[in-house]
Amino acid sequence: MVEKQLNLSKNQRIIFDLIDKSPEPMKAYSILFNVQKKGIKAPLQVYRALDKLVEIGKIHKIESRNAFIACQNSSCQISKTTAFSICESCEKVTEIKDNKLAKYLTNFSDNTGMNYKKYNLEFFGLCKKCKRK
Amino acid sequence: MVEKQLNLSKNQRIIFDLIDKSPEPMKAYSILFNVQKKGIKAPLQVYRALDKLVEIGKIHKIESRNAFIACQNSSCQISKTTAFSICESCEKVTEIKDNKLAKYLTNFSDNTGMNYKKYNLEFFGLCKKCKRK
DNA sequence: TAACGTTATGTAATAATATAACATTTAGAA
DNA sequence: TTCTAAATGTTATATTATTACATAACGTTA
Repeated sequence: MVEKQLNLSKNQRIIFDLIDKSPEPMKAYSILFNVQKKGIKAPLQVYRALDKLVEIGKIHKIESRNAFIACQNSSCQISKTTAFSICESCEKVTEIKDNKLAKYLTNFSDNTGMNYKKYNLEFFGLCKKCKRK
Repeated sequence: MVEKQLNLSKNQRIIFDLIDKSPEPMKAYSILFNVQKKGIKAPLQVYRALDKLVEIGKIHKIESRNAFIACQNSSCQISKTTAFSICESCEKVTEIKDNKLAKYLTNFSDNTGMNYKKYNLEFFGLCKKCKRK
């Protein structure tokens, strides 16, 4: 398996590294703030890098939070099928890697007989830590 | 089964009726534009009604589109478990009502053994019409 | 290496989505 | 009827995202 990280552009690299280091999903303007010292000054520069990183599957957008996390799936190429668990208390987000779930959803066909190659699933609840409180 | 539609407030009723009549998901500011003649003048009035309508399950938010549709499930009360199919060409959105799917997801437990009472699933693809083109 | 097309970058302006804060009114329950 | 919770009205502002246009870097292939 070849990790094709080499060909990220300068801005893409900077922004990916930041997101990848973050323990929690990052929002676009928080990213912007954090990379200003590296010369990335405008929202559009951030959004362009984010778009590309999402497109190539290096990061995912958490739609319900308008935030971005690095793909946790090291073998993830172009990931069109995503699932996350989101803690409604501490906002911790974890990518769910579950082959059975993925298979189930990929094979799912609705009442019109239609299938989907792409989906996004967000589960909500309390993480173990928050449950204990 | 009692339809409890009676106790929507004035603004909630106006906005729900508009969304319910719309063949496609509606965005907040498009809603605002459409209800200005009825005296709803400010974004906040719209967002407050939307929040409430989502809370009581009369409408759902399509997170990937920042848009709202009326719940298609007539028996839907407080719907915390939602699934949609979204056409990436014409943007048609359909609520998926599939007991097996709902059961599968409600019973799903991740590798930490955690379950979730709430989820949102968005499938993407081409609807039958768009596929033909 | 020169010329070309594609991808990425820089910059300014602005559009689109959503919330904070505060005052007032309405609807229901006690 | 009095009290409380929910809803409304209004202004201002915060947050998220895109349009438009100019320039630069990269990779191919002739």
